[in-house]
Amino acid sequence: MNSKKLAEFLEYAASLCETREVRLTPQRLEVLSIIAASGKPVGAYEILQKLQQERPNAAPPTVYRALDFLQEQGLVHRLASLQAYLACNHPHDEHQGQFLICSDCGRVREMEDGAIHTSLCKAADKAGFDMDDEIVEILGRCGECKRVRS
Amino acid sequence: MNSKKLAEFLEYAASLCETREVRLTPQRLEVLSIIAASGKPVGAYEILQKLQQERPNAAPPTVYRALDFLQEQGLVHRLASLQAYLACNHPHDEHQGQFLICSDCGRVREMEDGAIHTSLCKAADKAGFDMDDEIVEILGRCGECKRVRS
DNA sequence: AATAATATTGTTACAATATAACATAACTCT
DNA sequence: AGAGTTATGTTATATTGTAACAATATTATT
Repeated sequence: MNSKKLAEFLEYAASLCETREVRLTPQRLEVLSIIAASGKPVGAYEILQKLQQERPNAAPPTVYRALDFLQEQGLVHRLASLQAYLACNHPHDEHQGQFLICSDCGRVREMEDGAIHTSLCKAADKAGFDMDDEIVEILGRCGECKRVRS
Repeated sequence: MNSKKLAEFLEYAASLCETREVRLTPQRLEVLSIIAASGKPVGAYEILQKLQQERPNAAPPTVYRALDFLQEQGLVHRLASLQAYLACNHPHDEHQGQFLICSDCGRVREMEDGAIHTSLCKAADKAGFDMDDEIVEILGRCGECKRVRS
């Protein structure tokens, strides 16, 4: 994410939290900024290292608490297959997204594909299952890597 | 899994490995048996504890190596959202399955839903993405828990 | 059968991810 | 100003997973 988009995103996040009357504190904002700036999934301890450049006394709970908050607000997703965190493209309420994870460049594209969601709902329904959360992560090779790296 | 189904499953696994000319060694079989017998996702260190009842000198690599083998053979799946392992319903080659994970009773149902797979392929394709693996885990409440626990 | 090559297991140590528990500080509301 | 709630500081530890290298067992080759 370039610095202009980053600034926009952070501002959007701030206004979103204001609307919801939840507190995007400086620490939470910093963590969000670190994740968004990287443009890729980031591990919690990688976030911690960067955060410690500003706040030398930051510790694992500092990061994990901020991550909890940001995930609740839909501003950040956790990628279960990578154990890493990613800023959200479209952080409106209630959504989880589906992810295309490139094993080559490490970048991730978030989708919100209605057909996928529908097929999941139908399958769950057929099994008499009440769906709370859905985790969809597709691993492979992105278009750019296919072009660039042979 | 009851003991009859368990025995059938283990025998099937043995014949499968024989056909493929890979070695389902006693250790690997024990690990598979522990997972299958539990009928639910099991953590690696839970497997280790049970394995140590038979083999007191088993260590983490003992378990993880067996798990690697069993996953390669499609006899066991790893559930990324739980960091746990589950015996496979239908261990033919080349499949990954989709999982309905009940947050209430902890049981998991594996599906192989063509519509889900198709929707994933289409979405990936539309994004110019070459799919290698798919991870689909649905968290919620199973039919039985809905009935039994109000 | 003896040897070489490969695959599996033993063993120790450690890395990476995440949480528990309790103290302190800050904010919010009356 | 004080009580209640939310957020942070801090230390220690739990959980999950791997690296690295030695020893053993299996398979293939001569």
